[in-house]
Amino acid sequence: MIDIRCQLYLIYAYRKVNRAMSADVVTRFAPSPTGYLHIGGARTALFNWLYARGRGGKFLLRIEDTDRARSTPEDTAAILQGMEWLGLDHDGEVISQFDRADRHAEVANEMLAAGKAFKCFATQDKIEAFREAARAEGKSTLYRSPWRDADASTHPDLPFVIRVRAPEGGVMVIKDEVQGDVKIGHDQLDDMILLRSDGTPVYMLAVVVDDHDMGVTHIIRGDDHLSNAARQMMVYEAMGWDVPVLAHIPLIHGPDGKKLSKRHGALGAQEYQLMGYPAAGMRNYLARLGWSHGDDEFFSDAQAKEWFDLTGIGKSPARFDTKKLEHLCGQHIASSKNAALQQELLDFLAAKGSDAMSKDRIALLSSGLDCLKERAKTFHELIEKAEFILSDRPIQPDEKALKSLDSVSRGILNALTPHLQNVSWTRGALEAVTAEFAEANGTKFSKMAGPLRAALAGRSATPSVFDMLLVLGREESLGRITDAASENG
RNA sequence: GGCCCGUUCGUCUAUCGGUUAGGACGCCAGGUUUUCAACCUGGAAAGACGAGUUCGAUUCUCGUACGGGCUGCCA
Repeated sequence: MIDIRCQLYLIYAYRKVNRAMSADVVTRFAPSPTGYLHIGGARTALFNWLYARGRGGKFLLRIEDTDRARSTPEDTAAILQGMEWLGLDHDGEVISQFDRADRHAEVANEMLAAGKAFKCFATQDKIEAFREAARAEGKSTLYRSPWRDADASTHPDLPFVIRVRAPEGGVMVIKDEVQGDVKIGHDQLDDMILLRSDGTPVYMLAVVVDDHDMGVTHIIRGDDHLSNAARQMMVYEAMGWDVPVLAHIPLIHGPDGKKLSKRHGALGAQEYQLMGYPAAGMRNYLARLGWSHGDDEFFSDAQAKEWFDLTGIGKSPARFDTKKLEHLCGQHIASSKNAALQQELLDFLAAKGSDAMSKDRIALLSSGLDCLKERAKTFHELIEKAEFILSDRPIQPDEKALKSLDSVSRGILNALTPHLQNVSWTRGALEAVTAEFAEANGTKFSKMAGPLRAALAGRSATPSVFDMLLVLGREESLGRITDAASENG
């Protein structure tokens, strides 16, 4: 007897603990496939991902494709690709909202049967005329259908939509973790359409049904949905469903403070990838945009997951700042492990459509990473600075480099060559032999650095001369120096 | 038009009634240096405006201005 009681209690306690650990947090990202994954959407996805991942919960992905005219498979693919690049992995299958149309209709009909919704036979022309008139008079354009209380016996045999019966009197309170309690009068709510005249569901119904069916516990989305939340609340109330925790986050604005739009340039996640920003830097920057954890600026994914919370989200819109993004990206590149960095670099090159590199070249690049990664803010810059590794002999010097290869300099390079032939190829030895050579020839290393840079890289701005010598090795280095020294200027 | 939300250095933000209003990016000056970066030190730089509450407001309330969102058989 006691045993059974104990067991029951243990089960009870276990469930309680489980709940306390919020093991059942479920968030979702629900973009509509009517364009690429823009930066605002990416941040919304990131917030949901961080919240779930930081709590051992689930992060779901749903494509809101109920608008057949505007939804395209290409856009869905672009969104998926963007998420993949950003490393925002979701749990379970990608859910298509369109595929669930029957279930949405089922709910609408349930509401109809319960008297929470009604059939409306008003034509679109009539409604438009009503709105036109209301606008002209400066009155509210909210539509309350004359059919909301009509008896079924008076229903004509005509096409109809199903509308929700908006409540009268009183106020709707949206409890929002970011915005606080937002009160909206019931008189601000219209008899919104649930099912179109062709029987297809409308977004406002579909989100609520899907979020409920998917067990979503926390809705984190753009605050452009804040007003919509009040309307969606009508469905929750009609169905007697629990309302998830709501968090409406401010939108991201462009550098000019205006709403982010195509005017502001490349905005798809893909574009940022192509510009060479590492995904980790992007995540860090985006997380920090509109959310803060004290003075922490540069942090890892693990820290972000641990720290991220709804209470740290600000209420005002943030502007996108490329400079700070770059700074953070530079930090992430510099602190990357070489192996991971190399892979990301190759992925970047592949995304750009560059030709695949040979194994030897990749190995060379990999050995150059230590001296390269601390000087690049983007992969683009890193590749740029790695040019000395990626070029083949004979090196074509650019204009500036050519200037440091005058006859005097070529003479110096010529004279230096034998000294490099037998020296042991280590930084210490190389530094010593060049210093000796400089002194013996009455010059300074700083005078020799330019010509050496030009010979080794064909450029005037490069990594350290010694770094390049070490990465390239004796044979290649001497080859390049000989090339440059013997060239006819 | 109606309803809702927002407003701290140029930008992202800290502050949860009492601070010389802190940090970061960027900018400027200096340092280091083998070029470019990186790095180090220092500096300039903010509470939209107006009332009210209070012994005391960046912080609470109201108004104004400005910005944003919603107001679709779009999502």
